[in-house]
Amino acid sequence: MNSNSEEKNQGNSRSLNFLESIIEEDIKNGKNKSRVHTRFPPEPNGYLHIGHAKSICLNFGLGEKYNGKTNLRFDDTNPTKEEDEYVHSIIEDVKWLGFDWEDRQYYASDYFGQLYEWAVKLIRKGKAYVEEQSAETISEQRGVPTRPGTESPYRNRPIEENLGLFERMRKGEFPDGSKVLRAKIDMASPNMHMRDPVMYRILHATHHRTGDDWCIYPMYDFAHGQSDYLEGITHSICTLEFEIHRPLYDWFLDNIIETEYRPRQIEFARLNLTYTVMSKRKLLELVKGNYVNGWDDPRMPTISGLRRRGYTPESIRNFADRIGVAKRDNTIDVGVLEFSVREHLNKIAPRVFAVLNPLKLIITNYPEGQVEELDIELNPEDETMGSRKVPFSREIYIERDDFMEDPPRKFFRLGPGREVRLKGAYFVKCENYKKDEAGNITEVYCTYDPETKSGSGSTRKVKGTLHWVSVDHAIDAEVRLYDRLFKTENPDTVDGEVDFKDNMNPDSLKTITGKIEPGIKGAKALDKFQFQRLGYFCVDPDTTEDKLVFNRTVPLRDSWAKKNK
RNA sequence: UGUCCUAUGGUGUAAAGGUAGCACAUCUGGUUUUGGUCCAGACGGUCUAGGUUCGAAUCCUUGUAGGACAACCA
Repeated sequence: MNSNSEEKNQGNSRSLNFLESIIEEDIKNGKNKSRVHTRFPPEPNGYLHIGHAKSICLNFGLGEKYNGKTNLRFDDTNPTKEEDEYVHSIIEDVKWLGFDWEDRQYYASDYFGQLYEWAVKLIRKGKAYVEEQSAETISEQRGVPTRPGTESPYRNRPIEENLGLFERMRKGEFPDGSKVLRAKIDMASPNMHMRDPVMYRILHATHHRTGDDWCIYPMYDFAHGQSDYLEGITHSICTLEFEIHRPLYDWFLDNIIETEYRPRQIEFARLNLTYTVMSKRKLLELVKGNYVNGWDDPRMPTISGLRRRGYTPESIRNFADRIGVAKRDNTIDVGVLEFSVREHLNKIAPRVFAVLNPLKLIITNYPEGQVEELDIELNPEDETMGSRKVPFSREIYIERDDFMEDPPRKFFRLGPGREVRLKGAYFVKCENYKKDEAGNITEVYCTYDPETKSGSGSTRKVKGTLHWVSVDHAIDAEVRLYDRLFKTENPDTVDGEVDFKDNMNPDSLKTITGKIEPGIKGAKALDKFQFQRLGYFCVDPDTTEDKLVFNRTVPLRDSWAKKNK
């Protein structure tokens, strides 16, 4: 899986991203014995999304590239928000993306015992104290970024007293919120996180793994760096908003450990996508409010949503590689994601005929009752995929958009007197058509030219080629046509009182019934196809034995539609 | 009126003091039994002002702009 880095290093360029530069520098200097060990540390309080995929690809990618390792670690220090369901979904998603953490699946909760001992150690060193004021008071005393805070009256409590109180906190003698353990650092620091941050809080809550063993839980800042340390992590890669936490990350380690080895926190800019919201909170809101049908709704930017939509792990990994990584805020055009999935599906998806908006076409000079089994390639991009048989007969469906009563000259499809090729079959020429009282075209009448059968060597040319499905052989399927969930490029933008949900696209899902060639029978959930000339489609898990359901992953590029916009 | 981070085509991302390149998007043209794919080409960029240097996207200073930080969340 090193092909990407090899590609990058081709020629004489050594194009490294800033993370790789740092790592190579560290390796060169023999830092941490030149080891590289990363980790992906999700909190199990929601489903993973495409932004996490970037982080996963980064962390595991770096591990692979530098012959190191990557751990999966659940950052589960807050029992009130974390659930087992999320742990399972995260495991499934990371695996599906194609990464392997072997036996290195850890939990911050694995370290609760060690963390507790280290907290005691800091108390003994006079670097931590038990606070008894309310959260509100602590917050007030912390000050604001531009003004220093004031010291807590409990700040200089004797060590023995702190030890006793902390012990009793652990034993469950105090109610939630009545006390916290704070690090004694600097109430005047311009960095708010250094103003005696909370290390432990009392939470009489059942933890998804440790049950009721604990009623005090460490805060993120008191857990993350030490967890990294315990796992031998060398490069602890996280997003930009933790930049300001780094001094604290280092402070705890410096005051707890004596070894030369030390993990290093490095921050990168998180992914933003146009027409997409990416915060867990907002995604949760969409799910809970039934704006979408669950975390894996194909319109969601979650990994599970993308999977159900028909994205492949390869396409997501290529996407992550393509967008790069840096420290400046960025918004990627969602078109890049779509390009990535088309790129992969074009190579692997078998082609199939499906008519989504059917118009009946009758070939008047084709014998009634006759059926030809035509042999049609499965993928022009990959001959080894071979071909399939498609039945052809006197009455077929074509796409309504492929016929115009009064077409412009550049319209390469069917119209009165015009001739087109039916892909894999014959040329047909439109002789007539029928309309209902409302003026809708109901049937098109054509004649075919038997000399023009595909593969017969006929040299006649025609400009347009249409896909089609035999009326008698067509299989009905439910087809879910998805469009972007939001109609504005940046749904998060708060113009006045606008809620992000007000920016939702009311037409993000259209469900129709399509006519598909009979060979589609037996398709299994998540099987992917190109509906020729339309787009890439994927079998939805809602499919049953007698009802096929497809999701449109992404339409094909359509320069004709674009020109006519 | 604090600290920290960031600034390269429309959007991303390279160039480690020496030809500003690549991808997506956009536009042309070619091939094509998918108006797809593929191929070829075009358009378009170093935030400002100084300084160092033979030479600055890169180093220094200044300004400007954007972002982060004031949960007992992560």
